[in-house]
Amino acid sequence: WEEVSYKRSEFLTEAGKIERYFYVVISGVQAIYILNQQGDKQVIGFAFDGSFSGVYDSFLLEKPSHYFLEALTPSRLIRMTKSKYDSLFEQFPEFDRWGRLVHQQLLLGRVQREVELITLSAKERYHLFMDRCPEPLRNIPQKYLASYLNMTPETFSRLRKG
Amino acid sequence: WEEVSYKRSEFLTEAGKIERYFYVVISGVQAIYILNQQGDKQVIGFAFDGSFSGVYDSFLLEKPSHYFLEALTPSRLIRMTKSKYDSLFEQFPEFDRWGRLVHQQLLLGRVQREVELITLSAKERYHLFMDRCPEPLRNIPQKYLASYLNMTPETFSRLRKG
DNA sequence: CCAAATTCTTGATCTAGATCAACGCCATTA
DNA sequence: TAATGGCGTTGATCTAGATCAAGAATTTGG
Repeated sequence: WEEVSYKRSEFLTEAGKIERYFYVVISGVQAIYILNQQGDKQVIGFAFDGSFSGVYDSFLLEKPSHYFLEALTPSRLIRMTKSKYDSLFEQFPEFDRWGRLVHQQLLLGRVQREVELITLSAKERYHLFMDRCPEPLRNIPQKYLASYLNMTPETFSRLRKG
Repeated sequence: WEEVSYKRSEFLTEAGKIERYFYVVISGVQAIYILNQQGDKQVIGFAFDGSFSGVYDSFLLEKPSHYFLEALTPSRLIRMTKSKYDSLFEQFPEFDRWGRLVHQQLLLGRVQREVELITLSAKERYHLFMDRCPEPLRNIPQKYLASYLNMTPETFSRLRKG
């Protein structure tokens, strides 16, 4: 593991580049997003203390991604290259068990989010999210939360009120 | 493995029940969906020849699910109980490698779909889907495709025209 | 092969949430 | 501490796609 730091609004990865690392967050918050056709950020997810970080599809497939990974607050992370990651599984096959279960969890979480995005109204998504909003996300600009919930900052602001 | 058959519009699993099986489809098409607050079907995914089937979160967590799994065409599948599934990994740890990679793929696929759902217009989703629509899905009622693409059958029909 | 039930289509209308615009308020850096 | 640029709020307006309705076409089970 190698330790790295990023300042607020620095990029860990940008669209068009290949993600070379798998990260674990020590402190700070990062957002993964893509730019849509109109050029504004569409947040897909966040990473913060204790969670994994990195542009995962690009890392695994070793292909350029469409994602940006940006530090929203000053961040410290540890990271590992793809070859280290691969050799981990080669050398210690018992890690596959862990990998299987972790991916299982991530999969179920993503399906959960998908269901919430397509079945709930903006208001419902807002309340559901705010009820279980992790502490580190309470201090980032609201526009990122709005984007993650697939609504505009204006809508988010209005829901906040009423 | 045990072989089972379902007629058109029979349920493999219903909301409120625990999914006891992990399936592989021999032939036929199934849809996984939930009923939203207004009581209409929200299709989350399809299974067909060669793919896995089953309500996966319920199966893994052994908890009642909110999903329905319905045969859209007469279907033949093979299935395995949770205890068989578990013992497979216990007895043959080399399956964990396979499991890890399969879950990885499923995860990337789900994220891909999520991105498409939130960044593309109905028209774009329609065309993207139709361009790569797997053969078995060409013969199921369009309303299921519409729902999967998160639009009404009316919208789907209009896009089909123009 | 026919009757009943689904599914598909088409048009008219409606609405949640987006977009546009303008202003006030913090925060950051010099 | 002043200036500057992002952020949040609020109001007015707009629009993609939903909803409602009703007829036509297709399935399908008996």
